[in-house]
Amino acid sequence: MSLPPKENRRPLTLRDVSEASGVSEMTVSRVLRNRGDVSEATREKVLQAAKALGYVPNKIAGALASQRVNLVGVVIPSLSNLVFPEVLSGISAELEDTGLQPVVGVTNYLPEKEEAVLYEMLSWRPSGIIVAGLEHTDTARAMLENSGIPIVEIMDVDGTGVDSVVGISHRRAGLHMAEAILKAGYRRIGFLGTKMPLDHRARKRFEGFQEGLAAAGVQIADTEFYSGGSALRKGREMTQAMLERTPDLDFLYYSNDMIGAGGLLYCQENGIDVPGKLGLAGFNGVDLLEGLSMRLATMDACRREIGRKAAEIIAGRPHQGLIGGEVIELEPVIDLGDTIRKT
Amino acid sequence: MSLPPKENRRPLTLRDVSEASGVSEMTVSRVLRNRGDVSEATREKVLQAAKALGYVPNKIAGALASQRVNLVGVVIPSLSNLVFPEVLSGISAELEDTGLQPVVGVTNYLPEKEEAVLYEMLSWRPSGIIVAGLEHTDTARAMLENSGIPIVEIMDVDGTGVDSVVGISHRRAGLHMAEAILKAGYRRIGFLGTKMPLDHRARKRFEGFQEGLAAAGVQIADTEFYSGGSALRKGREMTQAMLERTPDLDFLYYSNDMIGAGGLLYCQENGIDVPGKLGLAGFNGVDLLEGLSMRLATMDACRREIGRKAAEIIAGRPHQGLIGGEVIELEPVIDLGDTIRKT
DNA sequence: GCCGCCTCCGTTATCGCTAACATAACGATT
DNA sequence: AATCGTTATGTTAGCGATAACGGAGGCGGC
Repeated sequence: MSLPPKENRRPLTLRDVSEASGVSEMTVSRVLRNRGDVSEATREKVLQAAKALGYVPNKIAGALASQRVNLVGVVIPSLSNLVFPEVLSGISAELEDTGLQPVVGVTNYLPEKEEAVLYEMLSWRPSGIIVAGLEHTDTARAMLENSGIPIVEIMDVDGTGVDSVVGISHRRAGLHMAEAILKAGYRRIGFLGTKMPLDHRARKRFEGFQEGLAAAGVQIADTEFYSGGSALRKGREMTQAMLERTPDLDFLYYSNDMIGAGGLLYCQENGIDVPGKLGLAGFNGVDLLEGLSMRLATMDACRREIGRKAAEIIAGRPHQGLIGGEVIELEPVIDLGDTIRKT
Repeated sequence: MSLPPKENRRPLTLRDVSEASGVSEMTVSRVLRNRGDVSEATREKVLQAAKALGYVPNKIAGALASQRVNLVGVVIPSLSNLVFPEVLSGISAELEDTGLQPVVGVTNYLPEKEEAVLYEMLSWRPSGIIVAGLEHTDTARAMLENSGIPIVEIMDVDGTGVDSVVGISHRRAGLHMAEAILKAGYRRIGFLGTKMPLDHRARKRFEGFQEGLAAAGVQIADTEFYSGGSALRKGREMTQAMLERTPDLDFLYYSNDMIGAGGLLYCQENGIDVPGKLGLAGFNGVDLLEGLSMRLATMDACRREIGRKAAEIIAGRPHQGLIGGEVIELEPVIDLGDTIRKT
């Protein structure tokens, strides 16, 4: 089995394998895809030849010929947000033995970037697209609608989707947290969040939160927004700033757990009585933080579950008729942790 | 511009655009790729037709015909490790305007999974592969060698690579940390790390660390390994366990910053004098932790820089001759933070 | 007026594989 | 022995784009 010198070797094709094993290209193709009837004898022969040559099939040609691509596009705003890798992990797990493979694109929360990423992905004709959020440019939305493949918009259900939707209502999540806070007796409430106007889910939580307070005649007493930098430190800094500016606050609601944890650390170090004098809550339920001495109140965003369900829709679509348009709303559960006083 | 009903519409091709705009397919192709001479008039005409139809090029066909694929495979062990998203971000940034696009594959630290992921990726004939680590199965290594595309192995330079290599010496990183610790006067040293036998880089750091201690006649006094779970909490738990078992330790070296942070929190809460009575150090320099009240001693693993350089090699290869085989060793800098006493 | 040289655009032949159909070989069935 | 069904393999015709080359038309120089 002597291979030609590495330098001037042209790429291997099915033909090489077929010649090496004395059968037709079609038979080799069948063996390598485990499709159609092939006798055990030739199967062995072919596999051996393929291995000896080090042949790797060319999926580009295969996909073109079969009009089938085993890729699923996953478009998310960021990889550093912690939340998205978890969603991804749910997707991967569900796709594990379906033969489908996720391909990730990152948008940095920029609509135009999202549009570009979607264009690029669609040009590979994937079996489906999973995209975070319901807000897209008009062009992007049109592309998705015309693509002819299953689309699943994830994370958020407050709005209308292109096709299927899997997520939670961030508006109601904010609202429920407001209710829980009020129920615990807190009244002077501050909000700390990200400045990003393009994080629609954080915005919706904020709006729902305000709405929940308003229903009880309570208004947010102070707000503070940040952008960029280490979330933990920002949480610490913002907390300090807010407490100095508005010392009579009795609750701080953070738009994510990371800045909430920063705030918690600040309070602990400065001997502030949590949750007695000051209550705290975040959002997401990241288990990265499980190691803190006090468990921050939070709300699980069902991240893995969202990933799973979305992948399930894409993977299942070919089988169970191509109806599409499902909307799956998950219910985030509130976890009072140790930073909201029990009533 | 009336489109047929969405239901029974077959996928658009170049031909549709060419008919709609009254030129040949080739001309449309040229316009959409900005290649070759096309008059401004026809260019406009074609773009307008493409847009009106909502045409998205089929890169599968394009790639097959041109034998060029604008994808770069990136194979990493995990996305939850924090380190890898950062490497990825470096890669993305560098690839930004080269027309190349990263495609991520995750191996969960399993060699067989890595092999499978590489096989899958190579079957798409990417322009290059960036893969974490120097340790691969024989088959995987053979595939990479035979692929005929640029390969960059990243993170680690302690070993021999298939083609190019960009990383740091984890062995020397461990060794230097040992020296710094000894120099500060600590002698009773414990090591806390991950149990994963497949995290070769952690292992190499550990070995280098032991070597560094041994050079001064010091041996590790105690070790503790974990697997799975919240790193922060594990760090806390392991620290407690170790200090109870071996109370006379004066230094704890953690194999990553996250468990180190857990240990630091434990010490702070339990009134242990850091760095006076007990010194601490981690590894990686994750800025997620910047918000802690005390800065953990650590060593920057040059993650973004590694990503950048690797991407640079892949992107640059076509231009500057196809020599290949570069080895770029970056120098991690030690950051004593606040948890090693200054001499 | 002929030639050459642009500029712009079309024609033809792949790229490597697979769907769909065709065929061969062989035993079982009647 | 003719017929049929099965199983195992081969043949043909694309899939939708691009590379490479070719040709038409316009313009200037001699």
